[in-house]
Amino acid sequence: MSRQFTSVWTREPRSRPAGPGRSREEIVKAAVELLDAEGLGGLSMRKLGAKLMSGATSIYWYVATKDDLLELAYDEVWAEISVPDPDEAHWREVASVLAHSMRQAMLKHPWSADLIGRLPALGPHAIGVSERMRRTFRLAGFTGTDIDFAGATLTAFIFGMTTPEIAWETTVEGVWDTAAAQAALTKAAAGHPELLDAIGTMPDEDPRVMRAMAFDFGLVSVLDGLERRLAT
Amino acid sequence: MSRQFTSVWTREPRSRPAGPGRSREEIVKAAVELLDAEGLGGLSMRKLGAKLMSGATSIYWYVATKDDLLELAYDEVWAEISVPDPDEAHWREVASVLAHSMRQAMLKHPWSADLIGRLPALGPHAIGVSERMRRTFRLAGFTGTDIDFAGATLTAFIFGMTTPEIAWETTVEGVWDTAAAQAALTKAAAGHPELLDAIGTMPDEDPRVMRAMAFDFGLVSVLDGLERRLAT
DNA sequence: ACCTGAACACCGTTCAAGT
DNA sequence: ACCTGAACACCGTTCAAGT
Repeated sequence: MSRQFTSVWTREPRSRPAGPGRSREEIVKAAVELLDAEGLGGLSMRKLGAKLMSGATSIYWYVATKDDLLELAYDEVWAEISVPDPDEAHWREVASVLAHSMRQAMLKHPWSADLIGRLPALGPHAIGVSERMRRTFRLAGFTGTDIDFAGATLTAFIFGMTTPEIAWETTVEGVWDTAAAQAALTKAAAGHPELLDAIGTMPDEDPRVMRAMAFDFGLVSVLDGLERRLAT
Repeated sequence: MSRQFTSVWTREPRSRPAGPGRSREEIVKAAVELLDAEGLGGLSMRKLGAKLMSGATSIYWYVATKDDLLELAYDEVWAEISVPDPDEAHWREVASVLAHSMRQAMLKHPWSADLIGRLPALGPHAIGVSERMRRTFRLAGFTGTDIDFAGATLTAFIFGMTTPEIAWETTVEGVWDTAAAQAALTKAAAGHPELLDAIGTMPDEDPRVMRAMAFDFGLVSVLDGLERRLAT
């Protein structure tokens, strides 16, 4: 109840002068590569040490805990999210570009889906995105807490929509026999007419395209819904 | 690429006749209790064994892997989600009750936030909810893939909104000095006028109430947005 | 200032052996 | 049919010791 709030971003990094040793940037870069290649479960201090050709425990000189390292890597994902200048573009345009950009960043770094919404996002890049998003909704005409509510609604949608996409890509499409997965689904749907109909009438499109369509459908809905709030 | 798709729900449980030993239900019940009390990280086969007063490895007689156990526990969360009969209520009412009910189930079992959208939801209770949700959106007037898109949009919102709520409750409010957390946030917001304004004008309400308001704001927006799709 | 290896207290899972 | 303990290959982290 009274433990101190703590995050990489609230503590000073240990080494002020950059000596001859490694650097935080170097370590974070290697961590992101490992995460991209092997996922969240694939990152261990021992493996990361090996990749950096050092002892596993050397990393603890630069970073207090593995969680700190994850917070650092996490903010790199936010760095890839582009948000148009809210003072230059219409709010729907800003929100739409932000949404697609965030989805792409997540798809590129699947492990981020396990972190978004769970880790404090206090890194400079995450903060930068929040700042622009808030300004966007203020300029759109929202006031008071509605500014934050609108932002929370948008990010909830993006995050909530993209996470299952990633789960599907990294499990079913990634490693499993798709036909067998289909069969399992059909079996689970037995006795449920709606689900059987859904499976039966599923269009023969590229599933990636279908997912993009679903995302766009949802995004337009969310933006329309927010616009509706503005009218009343 | 060709590994067999696999899930607890696609394999036969080992023991057909219920002998004198433990049962799956008993084990899953104990697992849920442990998860509720200690979170996802608090569940280990050894601890669960101790709770059941048996060797840790005895559990493997009833359950193939820990992941299987999690799938089983996961479906118990879906069991707590109530969905009104789509043939009796207006679709907005069904969606709204479903949304609030799912949020409550997640808040009650915080560990579920780490599973939703990541684990295949093929258990009978999860399937039951999907079935009703699909029927709801069909009766609302959606057709073809739009039925699924509408459902995906709604669940993305619920899941995406509730996950950060849980993270906040279990970390900042749960274990940390709130004032210090506030200070950390203010520091991170330095130089960002929008965020500083947000912190400064934050109403003095109970944060739980604020979160419920944010959820309702977003839900109404999503439903309005979906209704808009119907009109065109 | 930086790096090391040994050690501690954990994991999930396998398997031969028991009853 | 069910349960056990030992063992294997891992974890994150601490710490005394090195350079």
